[in-house]
Order: sequence, then C-alpha cells, then structure tokens
Amino acid sequence: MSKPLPKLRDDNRILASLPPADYRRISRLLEPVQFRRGQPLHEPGRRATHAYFPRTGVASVVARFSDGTAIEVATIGNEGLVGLSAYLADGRNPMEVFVQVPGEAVRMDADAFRLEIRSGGALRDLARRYAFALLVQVGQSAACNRIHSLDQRCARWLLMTHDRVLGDHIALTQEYLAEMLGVRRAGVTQAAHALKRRRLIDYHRGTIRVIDRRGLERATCECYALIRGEHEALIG
Amino acid sequence: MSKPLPKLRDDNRILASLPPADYRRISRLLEPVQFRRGQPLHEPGRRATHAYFPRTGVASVVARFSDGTAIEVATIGNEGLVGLSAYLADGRNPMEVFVQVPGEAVRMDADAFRLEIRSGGALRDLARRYAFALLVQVGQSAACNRIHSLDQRCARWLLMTHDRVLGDHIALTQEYLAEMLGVRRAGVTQAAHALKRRRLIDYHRGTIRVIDRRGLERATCECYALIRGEHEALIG
DNA sequence: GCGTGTCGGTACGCTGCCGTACAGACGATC
DNA sequence: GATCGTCTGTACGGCAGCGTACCGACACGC
Repeated sequence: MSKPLPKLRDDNRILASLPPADYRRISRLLEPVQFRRGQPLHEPGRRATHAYFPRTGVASVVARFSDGTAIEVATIGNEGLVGLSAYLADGRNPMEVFVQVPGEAVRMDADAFRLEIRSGGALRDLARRYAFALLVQVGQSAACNRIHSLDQRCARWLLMTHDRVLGDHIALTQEYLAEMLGVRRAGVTQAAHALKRRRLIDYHRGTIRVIDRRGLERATCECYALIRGEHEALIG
Repeated sequence: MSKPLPKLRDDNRILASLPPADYRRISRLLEPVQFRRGQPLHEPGRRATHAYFPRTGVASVVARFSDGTAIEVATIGNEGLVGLSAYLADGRNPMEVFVQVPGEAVRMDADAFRLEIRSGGALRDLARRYAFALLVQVGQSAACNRIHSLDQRCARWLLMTHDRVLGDHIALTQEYLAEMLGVRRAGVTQAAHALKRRRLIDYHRGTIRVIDRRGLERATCECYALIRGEHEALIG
C-alpha cells in the first residue's frame, strides 16, 4: 500500500472519477480557491454555502465541545469532498470544518451542487459512495479512539494526512496534532519521539517529514488499512 | 427532553414520516420479522440482503477487530433503519450489525429498497437525511470515546437505548454492556453502581431499569443531546 | 435439595495518559 | 547579536481504567 501519485484528469479523485461529459459540465461550475491554514469551511449553526473539492489542501472535521476542546472526527483531502451536508441534510451540520493543510481546492455553490446531484448525473453516485466511505472512516475512528494507543493513532493520523498531500513534508506543530488527537501536547512529543527513534519520521519546528511509509504502516493499527481499503473499493 | 411515546402510523419513525401514498406503496413490500438477541443483520464480506426498520427491537453496529474485540459505533432502533449500505454502497459494509435488544421489526428486500429509493419517492429523502443523522451520531461518539468518562458514556448508552425500547426495562448484562462500550466488565459494575447509588437506575441479573431519566440526562455528557437533537431536526 | 452456570461486587498491582510546569533550542525581527 | 515568541523535551505526582482473580448471590434444571 503505497502513497498514490495522482496523475489524473483532476487532482481531486472524486472529480477525476467523473465520465468526460459530466466532468466538462461540472468543471464550468467550479471555482478555484486557496485553502489557508485554519480557514473555516463550515461553521455549525450556519448553512453550508459551498461544496469543496480539495486538490492539494486537506480539511478537518471536528466536534467542538462547550468547553472549547475540539476533537477531529474526519480528515478530508483530495480523496473526497467537503459539503456532504448540502446533499444529505440541506446544509445543516453540527460539526466544524476547517483547513488543516493549506493548498489548492475548487469549490461549487451549494445550490448548484445540490442541483447537479438531484439531476442524477455521475456525481450523485460518487457522492453517495463517498458518503458511505466517510461513514466508515468515522466509525472506525470511533472504535480506534477507544482501544488503540496514542502511538498507533498518531501513526495513523500521519499516514492519512500523508496520503492527502504532495510530497513527504507535513507542516504542523505537535501542539496542533495534540488537539486533533485529543491528547496532551507532551503526549504527542513522546509518540513522535518514538517514531523518530525508529526512523519512520523526522521533524523539526512545525514540519514533519515521512521517511519510511512502510514502517509507519507497520506501526499503526489495522484501522488505517480498513479505512483506506473501503474508500478504494467504493471510489476506486 | 423526555422519552418519546410513539403513537404514530408506524412504530418506526422513518416509516411513520412517509406521506400516506408512499407509506401504502412501501408497506406492501414490508415483511414483519422478529429480532432475536444476537441475531446477525449484516456480516462484513457479504452484501446486505435486506433493509430493516426496527419497531421495538434495537440493533448495534460494531467494528470487529482481528483479535475478536468488538466496539459499538452506532445504535439503531425505531428512529432509523439498518441497511443504508444497500442504498449508498451497493450493500458493501465492513461493519458488523446485530440485534442488541430483541423485538419487532419489518424488513424489505435490498433490491426493492434500492429500487424504491432510486425511483425518487419520499423514502429517498428520508434515507438521505437519516444517513446524515447517523454520520453525526457516529462522529460525536468518536469524539466522546476520546474524552468523556466511562460514567458519562455509560449513561449515554443507557439513554440512547431507553429512547429506542418500550418501557423502562432493558435486558442486558454488564458483560454485554462492557463489550459495547469497549471497557472491562468490572468497570461497568463500578459505573452502574454509581448510577444506582444516585437512584437513576436499578438493575438485577441482566435487567436494567431506568428510574430517573432526567437525572440520567444530567449525568451524561453533552453528546447525547447533540445526537438526539440533530436526529430530530433531520427526521422530525 | 443440590449442583452448575451466570451475574455482579470487590480487590490487587499496573500502565497509559493526564495536568502542570519548567527549560532548552531555534527562528524571526529589529 | 539581543530579544522574544514558538516549538520541543522532560519531569512530577495523580488518576482512570486495565488485566486478572476470587467470591457470593441468584436462577435453573435435575
């Protein structure tokens, strides 16, 4: 299971899976946008305004609690799309979504997205399948959060993000990673240190580099392979 | 937030939300079934054969790990349906689904279910909304599993099951509850004992009785209200 | 009534992670 | 090159829940 090197019609794999005719029609509705670190893509209480198709950027879906803590429940990059709520729930979504890794994306007006899907093109089928793949990702994470060690979950997070970015460098601080994983920053330091000692990753002041993907895959739990396998079976 | 007393066209709230014409058409496709404790409703690796609409029974969706441990990722009762994978993913689903609380249900052939949904009736809209409500349930559980105490999660589980059954008695052993929550049986004993001391529940050899719902709601975390609120906003 | 299996209560030491705190290392800025 | 803010390393006691084990209470079948 190696990192996919995108050489497709579109860097976003949902868009890349569209038949030519659908792709042409839809691309006229797409507007390129830059993902900036931390930029909100959806705020609970508001209706989703757009559907986003990440190309090189990555988004996080988090549950925010009344005391301010945020726990990541899903990661969305070029393998998926942000804005399923526009399709499934009239744009209503209690989860927060923001940019985790800056980069390129395209977006589509939420109404146009809904219209395109209701019209019954190929995007509908892909969105349906992706919705299920996301459900599997979130469900497996729920179980993983319960029983797997921080070391394993940390490796999984790095692998999932690595899959979604260009190159082997991921810009993020331990502080940030700690928040996503729902643990202390000091805990991440220890887990990251262990991975570094095993020469799987290296890092330095806010940048992590993946050195040995295979090794990381061995270090993580089975959840990684299941989530990725299921996505590939559904979207291909 | 009190327990809903179903006095509707159908004890299943998805079916009850259908307009009369759709309900009549669909009910001809429904076959009553008895949910027996532990009965499998879906096994990973197989295609879903039916969609189930629980009336008084309750189902569990669990992630099963290679060492045999199973962690519950969702609970489905009369507020929902089992078999979204037939709609979203051609029946493919890596999660195990089985009966947690025995009772009544109706089921529909998976192909008929797919056909009915593709034909664009009211069931499609409801299934779509329910899919999102389930995504929210699972996502919030993922975060909850990470940060909330066993006591809180135990109370939440009891509330969610209480919402889905008739009466205040829930037949389940601490052993079983421990597996669902992904903790030791001894841990559940302690949590349950604490709830009993506060006179919120009582129990005896495999039967739990909810005494004080309001109290339980105060004892649990905010996740319960969020999940339930979101479901009601989407299905009503 | 007696044996057997199931269910729940309790105890032990152990471990992973917590909360907190402080210190060193590095980078940017002036 | 001095300063300051950010990022990472480390240490401390503390606690929730773990794995395991044992025991009593109860239900059921004979």
